[in-house]
Amino acid sequence: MGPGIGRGYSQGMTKSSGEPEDPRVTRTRRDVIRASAASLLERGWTATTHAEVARRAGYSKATIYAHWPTPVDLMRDTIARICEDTTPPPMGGDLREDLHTSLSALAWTLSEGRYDRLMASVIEHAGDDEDARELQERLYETATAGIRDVLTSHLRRDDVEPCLAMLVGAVLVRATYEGRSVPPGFITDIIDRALTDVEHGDGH
Amino acid sequence: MGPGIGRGYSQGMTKSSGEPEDPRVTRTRRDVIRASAASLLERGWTATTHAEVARRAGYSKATIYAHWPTPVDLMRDTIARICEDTTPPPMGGDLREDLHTSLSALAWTLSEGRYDRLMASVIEHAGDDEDARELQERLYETATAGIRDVLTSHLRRDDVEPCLAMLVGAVLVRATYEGRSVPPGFITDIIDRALTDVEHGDGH
DNA sequence: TCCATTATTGTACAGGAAGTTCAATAGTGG
DNA sequence: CCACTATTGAACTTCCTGTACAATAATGGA
Repeated sequence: MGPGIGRGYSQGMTKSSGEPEDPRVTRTRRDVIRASAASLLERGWTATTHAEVARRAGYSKATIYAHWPTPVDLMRDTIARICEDTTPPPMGGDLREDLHTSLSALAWTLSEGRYDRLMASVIEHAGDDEDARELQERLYETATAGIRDVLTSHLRRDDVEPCLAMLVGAVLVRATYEGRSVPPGFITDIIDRALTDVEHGDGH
Repeated sequence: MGPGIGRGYSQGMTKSSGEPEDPRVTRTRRDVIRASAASLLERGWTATTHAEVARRAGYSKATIYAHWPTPVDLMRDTIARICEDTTPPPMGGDLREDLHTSLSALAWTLSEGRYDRLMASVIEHAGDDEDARELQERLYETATAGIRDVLTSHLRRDDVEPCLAMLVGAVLVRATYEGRSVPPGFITDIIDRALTDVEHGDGH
C-alpha cells in the first residue's frame, strides 16, 4: 500500500483545495527522497534500505517507515524524482542532429548519471516484484523518450520500433554491457547505419 | 582469496600430475555449483547466498564456506559453469542465416535462459566489486561470442563493432528492457537494416 | 498567547540471515 | 586396518530489518 502520513500525496497529486500542507512533511519528504535518490544511484536498490536512507537524510528510521511502509513505496517516489530530474535536451528539428543530441544524452545518463546500475538494480528486482516492473518501464521510458520522439516525427511508422531498438541498444551495449565510453564518432556511425534506406523527406 | 579445500582447483586447473582427487570433493563441488547455478538463474545474485545454496544442494553451510569463503568465490565458479553450459548453435556459413540463428539463440538465452536477470544482477554488483566486473565481461562475452564470430568472418573490420552493438543491443532492448518477445520477423528486420551498405562478397 | 493535533524521535524489541567455530562423524587412499 | 581429511550439526555472535510506543517538538487555528 501507499505511504501513511500526509494523507495521499502520490506523484500525480495536485495540491488543490484544502490539502493539509504541514511544512514538516514537505521538508521531510524532500530531504529523504533526495537522500534516497543519491543512494539509489550510487549504490543500487539493494543497498538503499530504510535504515541507510534514514542515516543519509538525518532522520529517524521510524520516520521513513511512517512515510513509506515498504521498500517499493520508497523506490516508487525515489525513481519518480529521478525521472523528473532527467530533463530531455533541446531539439532543433533536424533528424540527424537531434538523434545525435538525444543519443549522447542517453549515453551520458547511463554512464555519468549512473542509470546503468540503476536499471540493472530495477531489472533484478523486477524478476520477483510486480511493482518493480512498473518502475522499470517508467525508467526505460524516461531514458528513451527523447529518441523515440525524434524518430516518430521523422520516420515511417514501421521504421520506428526497430530503429529505436538498434540505436538505444547500441548505446546501451557500449556503455553498460561493455563498460566502454561512447564517443561522438560511434554515435554518428550507428545513426548513419540505422537511417540507411529509411529516411523520407517530410519532417512535420 | 580462493577456495580452501582440495588445494587449488581454479577453473584453469588441469588435473595433471598427482592432484589429490578425493571423490567427496568432486561430488560436493558438482552438486553445489549445480544448485548455485539454478538459484542464480532463478532468483538472482542477491538471493543466492551460501545458506540458500547449502539448502538447495543438501549440504551443510559449513561445507559451502569451506570451499568458497566469499560470495564472489562462489559466483565465479557458478558463472563459469553457466558459461560452459551455454553452447553456441551450429553455423552453416551463410551470413544472414547464421546471424539469424545466433541472434535467436541470444534472445532465447536472455528470456528463457534467464540471462536477463543474471546480467542485471552481475552489473549491479559490478558497481562495487572489482571481481564482479570480470564476471560481467565473461558473461557478455559468452552470450555474444557466436554473433561476433559470424560478423568477424564476413564483414570489414571497421563494420564489426557498430554492427555487433546494434544487433545485440536491439535484441537486448527488446527482450530485457522492454520485456517483450523477440519474434523471427524482428530479427530478420534488424539484420537487414544492419547489413545495408556493409556486405561485400568474400566470405572466407 | 495558548491549545489540540500531528509529525518526529529515541529506544527497545522480535525475527531472521550471515558468517564463524568446533568437536564429532564418516568417507578416502594406502 | 589406519592415518588423514572432508563433512556435519549445532551453537554462537553479529548485524540488519521491521515494528511498537511513549516522549517530545513543531504546526495551524482560536
